[in-house]
Amino acid sequence: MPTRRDARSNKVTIFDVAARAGVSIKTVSRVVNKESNVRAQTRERVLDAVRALHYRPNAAARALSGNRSRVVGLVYENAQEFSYTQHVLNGALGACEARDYALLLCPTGLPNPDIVDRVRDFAAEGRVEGVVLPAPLGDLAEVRALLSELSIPFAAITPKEPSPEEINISCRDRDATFGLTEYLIGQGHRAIGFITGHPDHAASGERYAGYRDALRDHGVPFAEDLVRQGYFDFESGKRAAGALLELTPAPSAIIASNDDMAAGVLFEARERGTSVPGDLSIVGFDDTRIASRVWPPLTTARQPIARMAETATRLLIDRLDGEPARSPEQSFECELVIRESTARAR
Amino acid sequence: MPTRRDARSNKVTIFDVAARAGVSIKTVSRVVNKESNVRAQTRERVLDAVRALHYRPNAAARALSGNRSRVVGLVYENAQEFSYTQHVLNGALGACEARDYALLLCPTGLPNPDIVDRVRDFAAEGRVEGVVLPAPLGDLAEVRALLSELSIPFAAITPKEPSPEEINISCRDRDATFGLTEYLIGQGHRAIGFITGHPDHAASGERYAGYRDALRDHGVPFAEDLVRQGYFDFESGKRAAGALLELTPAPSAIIASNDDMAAGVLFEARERGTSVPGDLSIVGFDDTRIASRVWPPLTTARQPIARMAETATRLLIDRLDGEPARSPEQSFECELVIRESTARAR
DNA sequence: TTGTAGGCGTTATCAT
DNA sequence: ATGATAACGCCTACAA
Repeated sequence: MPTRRDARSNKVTIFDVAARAGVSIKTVSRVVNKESNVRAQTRERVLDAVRALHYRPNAAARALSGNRSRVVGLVYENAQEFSYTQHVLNGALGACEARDYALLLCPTGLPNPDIVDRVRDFAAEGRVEGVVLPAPLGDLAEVRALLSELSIPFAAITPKEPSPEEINISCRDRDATFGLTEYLIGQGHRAIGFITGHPDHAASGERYAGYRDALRDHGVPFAEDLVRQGYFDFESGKRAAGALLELTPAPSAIIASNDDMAAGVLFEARERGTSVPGDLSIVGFDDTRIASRVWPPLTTARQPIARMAETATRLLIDRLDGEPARSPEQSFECELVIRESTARAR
Repeated sequence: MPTRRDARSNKVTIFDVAARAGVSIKTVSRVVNKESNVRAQTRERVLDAVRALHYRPNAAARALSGNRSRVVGLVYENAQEFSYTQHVLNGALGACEARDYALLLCPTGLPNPDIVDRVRDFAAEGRVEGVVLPAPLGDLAEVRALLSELSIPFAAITPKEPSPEEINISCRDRDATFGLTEYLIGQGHRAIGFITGHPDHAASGERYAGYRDALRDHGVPFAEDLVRQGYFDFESGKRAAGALLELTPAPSAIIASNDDMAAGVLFEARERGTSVPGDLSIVGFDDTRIASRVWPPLTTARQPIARMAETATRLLIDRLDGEPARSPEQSFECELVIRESTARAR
């Protein structure tokens, strides 16, 4: 196997196709790019040649010449847990595939003082035409400012109102935790613990607010002790649960701001011999894979992460392709999923 | 004298740098690419200009001209479970980052009659210089043949001997299941169920072979009934466990060929009220995240997936960069991880 | 409807 | 050690 690709070996260029089809390279270009003004018969001949030669336009040449790389970047936080990112990735890839774009990854650690430099390095090489910023990257004003300065369009996924200027996709986090909390209250729970998400995520505040709203609306007294800081990872959920279960009296239910933490709560309960849902009801958020694989499976709010990422990416590509800005659904509902980790308080 | 160009765009090119430094573009190129034969003083002047102008070489132009895109592709099976791929992704990204390469993704469904076309579409655009093929893609002879035909170097991750020609990374699957089985036998188990992996994965056969080896070496009779087909996903593990637990007598232990399936076994046991590890010991493979998050956490064999992917990618990049082929560790050990899902037979 | 000429920004070749 | 110039493969403009 050659170490480097030989420029002349088996690379089929537009000239080869043109020669075989007996037309000029421009005509081939027209056909390949689905432009009009090509006679059907000519088009067929060109397409035959394309197929026969397995011709694929060279991406670098296209990018250089047309200033269009057909690549979008996904800058994401490479966190402990991959559950959220997994769905984002699939959604973004789905949109890219549908529009014949490629996806380039830029994992970042957070918090990171060099985040702006990192994104600049990623974006300024001209490889990517646009960037998708899932939570919490879309929350970083400096990153948004940088991309604006570089004139690189982006689509963020975070709780925020979309504007005509900026593409933003969100879901109703607040309504969802409101619903979850209300459900628990309806089940007779009064001492409901809450584990917050990472403070750098805008969604964390929203979810907490929904919990507070529900308590207030239903006249359930709020107790500061029942709220613990988490960071969206299993371990932090487990730790927070440990602290909550030390309280006297202990809460009869705990809401974790995502499923990974809820799994940690469940694990902690198991270690302590606390029965779930007998002595403790547990609620998660997201309905990622782990929610239905632990025992008992978790009651949670299903956030359509992949669809959100798919939409964000699609809107971004619309903009890159200069298509008229449609205004589709940009704020998604979450669906309550009741499973066996919750039961009536006793 | 450097040629002057139209400066209408805000993009900084090599000409701008050359003009500012008072040298030719070739000298700028030399400095930027760290070539030798540039006087230290000249180099400094150029670097000053680069910094002053925030010059970034255009990736498309580089790729077109030098035939070097500094991008590797990751073609992977977008399976139900993402546990394996997650680690592959992180490993590959780690290697890319270290060598200043970018990573482009190509998710594929499998089995897929169009897999060759898909890979061709991905590889023939010239975006990627090389390709990483984690299991089971590296098992597909047609894909390997295609890449050879296109003169695109690749690195596979699958049980197979590496050759000087082809880069291949593997781990000792067979030894690992041998060890797991032996451990269970040592714990007094005799009726040990086995759930195979997806038949299209070469690793599945290896793991099964290790199980058979251990039974044979320890004089434990083999029973066909105790072997069930799985597909590496949670559901198939759950189904297989359902069948195994219907047997009379039921096995006292079950080895699943990966953790996702083992989690399915555990779930099925819970649904049936079978106590784990009291009535049933469960063993997984991989030590992915789920193994330590279910209750009880799973005994398993830790496969260093990320390190394997990192190594594969690094060797690939070595080849792309024309570096001498080192022969590092290409077959990795798996480590037995004993957790609470297994206990002495009673 | 089809073709020709001239870049795009970089690296490679071959001078000096 | 440095520079002029020709690719690289495609797209945009403009011709025919």
